[in-house]
Amino acid sequence: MGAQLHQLLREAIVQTTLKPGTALSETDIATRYQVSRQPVREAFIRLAQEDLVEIRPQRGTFVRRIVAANVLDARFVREAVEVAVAREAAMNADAAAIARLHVTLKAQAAAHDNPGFLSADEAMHREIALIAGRESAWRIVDQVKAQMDRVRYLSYVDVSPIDQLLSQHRAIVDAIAAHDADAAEMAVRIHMAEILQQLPELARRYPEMFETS
Amino acid sequence: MGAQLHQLLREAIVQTTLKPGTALSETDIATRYQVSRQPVREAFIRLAQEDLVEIRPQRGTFVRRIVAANVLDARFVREAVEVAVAREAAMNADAAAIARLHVTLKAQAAAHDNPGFLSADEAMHREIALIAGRESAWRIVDQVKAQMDRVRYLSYVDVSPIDQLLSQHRAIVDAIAAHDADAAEMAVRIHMAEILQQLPELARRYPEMFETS
DNA sequence: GCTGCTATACTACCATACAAGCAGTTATTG
DNA sequence: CAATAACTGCTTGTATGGTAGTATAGCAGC
Repeated sequence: MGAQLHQLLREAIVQTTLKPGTALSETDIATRYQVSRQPVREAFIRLAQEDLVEIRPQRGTFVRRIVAANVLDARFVREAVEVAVAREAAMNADAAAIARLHVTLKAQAAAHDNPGFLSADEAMHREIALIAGRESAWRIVDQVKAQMDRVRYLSYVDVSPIDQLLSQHRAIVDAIAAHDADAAEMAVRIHMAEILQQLPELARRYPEMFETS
Repeated sequence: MGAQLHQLLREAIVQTTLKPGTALSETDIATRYQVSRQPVREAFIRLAQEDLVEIRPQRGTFVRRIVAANVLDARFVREAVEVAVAREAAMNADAAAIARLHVTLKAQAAAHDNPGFLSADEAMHREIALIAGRESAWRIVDQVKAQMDRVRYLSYVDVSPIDQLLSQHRAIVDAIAAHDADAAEMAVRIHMAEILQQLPELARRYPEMFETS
């Protein structure tokens, strides 16, 4: 149950269903999900290690506010890793792998609603990491990604231009299919720059969700 | 107490004081450190999330064996991130920063025993990340590094040539001091390739510490 | 001698009770 | 009236008992 709770809460936080700054009480969550405090507590510990909540002893547990510097660092790490991953994928990709990538592209084009697109998005990036043979490297990206995704879910109603993201994805896949590592690197870097444009605007619009420090 | 326990056990595992494959019992650790089982359990959860132990429900908790693929992926991630960090550090470094790097170099040269060198090593890499203004990016590297450090501690008795590592460090610092990003990148890549040479030899020598899968 | 069952001794997991600390409010006192 | 002290309601932290599952050693039966 503890692991499931962690998964549930994690999703809720990343999707900003649980808004940054919200107080999470162990007993509250426990009664809500009909379990004791212990599994909840353990879920909190996991979330704290992912920097999604902050446990302040004897005071409370709070959904971490978004810290712009952390989001930028997450982006930085993700760019570095995904660039390297894409280069390796470009070297390794065989016909079957390229076919799988095209499938995820189709799925993205089909799912025009935002939540669907985001999961297809995630699936594609993950697939690229698997093609590169870097499964456990993807676990790191996935962890870091959470900080960025919270921002994306803030903006998903209005800002993000899906067509643009989709064409960026196409560029990445094309480069990998052409076994062109340099082109893949460039395509990933362009793609990773996307969030940089949204962040300042969002910090201005939702100040209560950001850490002012 | 839970957090302290986590720190203690983490160190013991990374330094292979607790050998890969060892069974860790909640009650054992609890009685040994004079606490109840709960804090121990919470420490285990943290360690599991860092992939340092494996909790098998109703069976036991075990120090994870070293998986060569995971070490290689950790190295891969670390190289990607530290290359990017070093490039930024080369851009940002001012006189004071360069002076701090020289201090850590001196500390490394002074501490000729292995444990001392490793902590000075860590301090230098951390300092570079701070100079680059990527503090939270370093947290990721630090986490990933644990998988590599376990291997380094296996080899610290005999294999690792400290003088060689030190000269590699000097190359990195020189490149940063010269504000030469390309040189910094090259120096870091060379440095990160070091562990690649040790890994196969160690897997052969200590097979019981490695996962055969 | 070999196979299969059973008792037992472990394990992690969950629930519950108690302890300790912080904060805001209320009562008390100078 | 003001300042302070105690009180009350919250929080996380820790300890402990009971549960369910697994692995193993030993015995029974073939």
